[in-house]
Amino acid sequence: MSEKGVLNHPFRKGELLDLNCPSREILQHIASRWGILVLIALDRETLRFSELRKKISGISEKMLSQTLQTFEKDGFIHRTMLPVMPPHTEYRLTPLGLEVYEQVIHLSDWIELNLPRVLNAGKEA
Amino acid sequence: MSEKGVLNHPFRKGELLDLNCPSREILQHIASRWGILVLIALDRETLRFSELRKKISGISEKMLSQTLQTFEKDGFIHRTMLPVMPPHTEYRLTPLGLEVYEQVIHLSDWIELNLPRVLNAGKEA
DNA sequence: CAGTATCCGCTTGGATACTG
DNA sequence: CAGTATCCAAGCGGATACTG
Repeated sequence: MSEKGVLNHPFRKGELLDLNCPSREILQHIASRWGILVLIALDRETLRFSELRKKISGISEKMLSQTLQTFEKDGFIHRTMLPVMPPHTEYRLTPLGLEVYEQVIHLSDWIELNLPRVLNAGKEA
Repeated sequence: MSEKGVLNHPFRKGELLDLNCPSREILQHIASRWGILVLIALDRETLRFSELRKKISGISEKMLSQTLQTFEKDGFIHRTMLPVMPPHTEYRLTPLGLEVYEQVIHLSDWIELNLPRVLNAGKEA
């Protein structure tokens, strides 16, 4: 996925910095308190609500539900409800959501790998 | 330096999903309301406070100041104050900050490029 | 110009109760 | 199990006024 074009910015850049750019809203959804963690948790897996809650430690039912709904509306997550009792609901990334995942995983991996450097830089500053 | 073994498990995923992982805090800083936009705005440029405010349309003085201070502590941004009147202060990315920039620009570019697909997916869902 | 101080509303998130 | 509804406390974020 070495699309050189992206890093060279052949397309229009900086629209995100414009207050009225609709990309801002999508960025907000992804870079919300739990957005990136939900995307990472669904890494090519199909998970149920309770499994997601366990995997993303610290998230409340309310915020998980809210984040999942937002992503479902954005088309990043597919929700499958099985009409059984007790209820069984599954969540997985859509192809579009997988693309988003592939972008945010760069950031997530960088943070985990470079945390010592960041903490050290923080001390020096 | 083998306290948490972060460096020893470069491909381990999911530590971010742990409530007590210190990476969570750094992620919060970056994926805060204005974090990514500030990083993008400083794209290899040296800018003053007022220039940043103009470039990142919609940001308040308070949040710009707060975001800059957080990133300075994290070692992502370098601040240079010139002792002149009126005050002159410059901000630029540190080498560490540039690395973070290179991760988030993936996400930013993807959103701007694929916004039509996202908006369309939203309608269908 | 480069911020800080202040006030205020919205969001976040926990706890709990309830439904299908 | 998979949520929704409600209340409440705390913190985040925004607008404005003010200072060196």
